[in-house]
Amino acid sequence: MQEELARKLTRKVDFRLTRQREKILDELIEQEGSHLLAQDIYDSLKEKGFKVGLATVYRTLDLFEEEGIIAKRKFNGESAYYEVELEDKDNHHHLICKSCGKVMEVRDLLSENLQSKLKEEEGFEVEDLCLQIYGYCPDCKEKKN
Amino acid sequence: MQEELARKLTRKVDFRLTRQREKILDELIEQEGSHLLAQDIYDSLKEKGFKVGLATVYRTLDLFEEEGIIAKRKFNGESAYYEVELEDKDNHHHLICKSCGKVMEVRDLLSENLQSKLKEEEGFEVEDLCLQIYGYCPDCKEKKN
DNA sequence: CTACATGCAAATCATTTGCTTGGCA
DNA sequence: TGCCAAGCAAATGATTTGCATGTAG
Repeated sequence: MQEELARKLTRKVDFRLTRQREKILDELIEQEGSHLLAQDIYDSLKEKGFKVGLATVYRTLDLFEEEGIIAKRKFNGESAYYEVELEDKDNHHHLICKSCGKVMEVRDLLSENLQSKLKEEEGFEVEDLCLQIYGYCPDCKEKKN
Repeated sequence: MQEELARKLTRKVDFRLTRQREKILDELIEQEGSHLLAQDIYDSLKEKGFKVGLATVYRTLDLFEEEGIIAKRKFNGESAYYEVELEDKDNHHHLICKSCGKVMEVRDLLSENLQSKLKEEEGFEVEDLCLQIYGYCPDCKEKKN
């Protein structure tokens, strides 16, 4: 389990580092770069022989999100995907394939001064942003033709 | 009810223009600029003395979305918001206040060649995109200080 | 010890679906 | 008159919550 994240995790007062929280974090780090459902983490841990309650997974992920350790994203459907959010938070975006559901990542689509521009022009203070682009990935585009 | 939209609506073969569809469309047009829940439309129509099934509202909104007449957006929570999508589809974005939930609209935050850039560099064919920016609106920012 | 965390099962809540009946074209 | 659409109620499925018990600090 990564040191820095562990520190972040224990930073908060009355925040206890339990076995399940540790395991869930490990899982998130191990699968860095993927977009995981709460259910995926639950399944993955069960497979490794570590049984957690699904409710605990949800509670823990919410906690991590509040702490800014991970990001919660909703793409097409109902369910939420979680991913570790190491840095470069605001300039990392998602290309979502409408055919196969694959999620690709891209960076630096937004101008760097977006934040200050919105502050000046709209008086809006940006905290977080989320650019999702729907369309067809190379594989599926091919199949369409 | 607007002519152009009516034409779009009836364009599709075997697409029937029923009283409820008409009413729902009227409602969407009347409240252009707002972001409506299915429930809002249901309530609003009921208030006007026109009773529809909520399921019908959902079915109709989905249909309108498929036809490209309206856009379906999910902001923070669970529920989906719908809005008429007259033009300028891809360069119209949302500033969502994390405190009061208000949604402001802004335009032209993205470079015009985004689409061709993604096609060239990633092989990804863009169909639709959605930029959501979370933070604090002028009113709430003030209150914070 | 004591407050916070977990597990389980039951509750929620938006949205969807099955099925019967209604009404456009 | 044939077929799609509407209405209602029941089903779904992700997420949340209540409560009794476990456990980190």
